[in-house]
Amino acid sequence: MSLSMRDPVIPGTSMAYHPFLPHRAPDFAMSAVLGHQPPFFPALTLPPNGAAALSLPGALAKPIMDQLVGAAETGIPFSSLGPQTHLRPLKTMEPEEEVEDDPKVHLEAKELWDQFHKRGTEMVITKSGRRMFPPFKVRCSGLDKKAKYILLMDIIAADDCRYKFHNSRWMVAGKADPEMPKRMYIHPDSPATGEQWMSKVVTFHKLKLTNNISDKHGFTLAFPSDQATWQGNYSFGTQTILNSMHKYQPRFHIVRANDILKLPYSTFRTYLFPETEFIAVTAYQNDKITQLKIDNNPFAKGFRDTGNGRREKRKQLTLQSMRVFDDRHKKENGTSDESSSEQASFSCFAQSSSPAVSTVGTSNLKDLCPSEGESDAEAESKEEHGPEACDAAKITTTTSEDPCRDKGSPAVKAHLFVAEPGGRPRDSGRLDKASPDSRHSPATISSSTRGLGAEERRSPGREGAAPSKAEEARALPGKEAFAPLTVQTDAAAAHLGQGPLPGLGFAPGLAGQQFFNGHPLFLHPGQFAMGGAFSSMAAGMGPLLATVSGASTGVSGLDSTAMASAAAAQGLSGASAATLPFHLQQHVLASQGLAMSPFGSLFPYPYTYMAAAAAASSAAASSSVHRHPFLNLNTMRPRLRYSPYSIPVPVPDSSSLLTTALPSMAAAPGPLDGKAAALAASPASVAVDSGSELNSRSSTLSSSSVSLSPKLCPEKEAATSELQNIQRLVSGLEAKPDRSRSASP
DNA sequence: TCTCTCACTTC
DNA sequence: TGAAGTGAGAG
Repeated sequence: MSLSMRDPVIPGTSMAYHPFLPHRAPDFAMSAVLGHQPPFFPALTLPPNGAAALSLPGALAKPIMDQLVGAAETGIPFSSLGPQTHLRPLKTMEPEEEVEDDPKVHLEAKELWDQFHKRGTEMVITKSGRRMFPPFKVRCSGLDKKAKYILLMDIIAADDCRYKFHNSRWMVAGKADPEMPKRMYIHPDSPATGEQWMSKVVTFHKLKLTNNISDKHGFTLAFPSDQATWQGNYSFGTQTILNSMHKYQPRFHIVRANDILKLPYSTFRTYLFPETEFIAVTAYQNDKITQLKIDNNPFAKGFRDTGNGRREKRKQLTLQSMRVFDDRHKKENGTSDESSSEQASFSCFAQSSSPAVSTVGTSNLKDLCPSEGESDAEAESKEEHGPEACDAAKITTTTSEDPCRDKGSPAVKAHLFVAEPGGRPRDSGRLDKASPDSRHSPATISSSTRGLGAEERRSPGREGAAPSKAEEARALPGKEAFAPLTVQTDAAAAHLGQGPLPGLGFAPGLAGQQFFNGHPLFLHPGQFAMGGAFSSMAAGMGPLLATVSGASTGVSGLDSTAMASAAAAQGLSGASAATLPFHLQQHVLASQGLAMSPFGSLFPYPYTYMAAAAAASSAAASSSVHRHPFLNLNTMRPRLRYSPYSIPVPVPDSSSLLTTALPSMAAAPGPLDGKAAALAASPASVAVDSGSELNSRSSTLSSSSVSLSPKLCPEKEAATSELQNIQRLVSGLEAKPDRSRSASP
């Protein structure tokens, strides 16, 4: 009954790229193709208590939530907006005419990031949430000044490994733990016009990292199930849940849409900056990183050597005691030991910036780090020889047993990839479609760092050229392998994933689960200006609001069965489950998903977007390749845009809502096919220059959605109209935006 | 490894 | 002024 089995636009595609799947970041080498990487797409998880959001600025973001709140306040329980409830799409939700834009993004404070990256960036995660430092900031250009955009950020696992800091370096310590529910963070100023975004540095410093799985700083919303391209739950939040000792890669997304509800139908342009990868820790492991943080983070000023902070005092005390000690033993030992516990630099990360891999992106730690079995001496030697030595070592150590290493270094992966001649149609499709678009290619992204942010400016490259006193005193001579970062060319630095992230095909069953386990969307608190509204909303939205308790709830609620079926439905046939990437398999096996029940066509949108989305997903399709999809990124077309929400997934039979909500879908296993032809010629499909196969699939997808088009539901239109009116009222009362906060250069 | 408290900082 | 963001360090 579901579209499932036959429908998948691209076999395995939606599964592989579904945003909510616990997918991993592609290797840097492939990151250039990030465009194919699906952003997690959202599943909104409403915070149990919206109060916290009330004080947030982000007036611009308010409209987004207002829309949701407005709907909730209309008194029309979303849960009642089933198939029988006819809503008319809000005018503002209608897709805008596509206007050419050529988004370019460049990472701010790149030098600072490079400094951290060379040493193996560590980000502390705490139960209450810790901010990232350096803060993730980007500058955008090439946007359509008039058009509105929603900017988002999420953090994905960089690989399938768990790490440990051993002998002054990060080493693979085994397979990664199950991924935490992911969320996507929406910049509080979203949506804003291109002009507004381009006029300032976009900063995501409010996003917090936590290891608290029961974190409540998120909320999930379920979207209508009758939307072929987007169904299920979307998680948003202000905190992202990470696993300690795991490596992550932040991603930045630009979505041309004027409200959050359009996200499912919009194209995601994804940008990945390898130098921003980091390992989550509950306590700093590498003293070098600690020192860098202290030297650059204003809030850690108290720990700096200079000044009269606690650190200074403590240091003085320590020195005093040490002097006494030294005086007592100096005569005996002859010299004092300068080498302290200060660890050597992080060769692994440093290597990732090595020239060898910079052209295609940085390598992963797993590729660079010596395996556990490697002798310490060897490791030391590498460090002493700097990056070059590391690179060499890296190349020669690709055969380790490490779970992560077997994936190979970028070079290795590339090799494997190439060696797979057309082995995978899906891959080829994506690759083919990934024709180079200089405009969007990483290379086109300006690598220059505009200058450090206020925080970074305080003491930016302090360590690069002149190590701090503390470092000098503590560092082991010759251990630091800070080779000059070779750079990340912009190309390497900003892997643009132009395309959007495929993946988001929210199929009811699949979608719901994926969202929970995968990547929910994070909404900035500012966007939750609904206070108690959320509660009522939650209560009234019913199915729409799948979860209110946070990601954990969502996760637990998922049904693995649904997942499996969804996977099957997704056309994994093209790629057997056995070929699924680690995270996928893991997900399939361990997922607990609850098929969120989508309900009627609450927000019927034109499906022209969907075709693109489908194409995107198809491009990203091959799950087996998702990790290195980018080898051919260079060939990707710039203009190629993918919608994150690729495939409409069949709704599990178990979902009563679904059945009612998706009459056409449920009834027809293959109604899509029939409509596919018609859609094939749609603008959307045309927009996607990917292979014909992809297009056709996309078309198919689109067709399905077409069949579900709201146009046919006058009642829904009326209901929507009412919601719209409420929204207008709410909007009219909006406070002036306070947008300076988050985007100050 | 992780959690919590502390002194210190920014805003 | 006080909320919130820091790493240190004890447990």
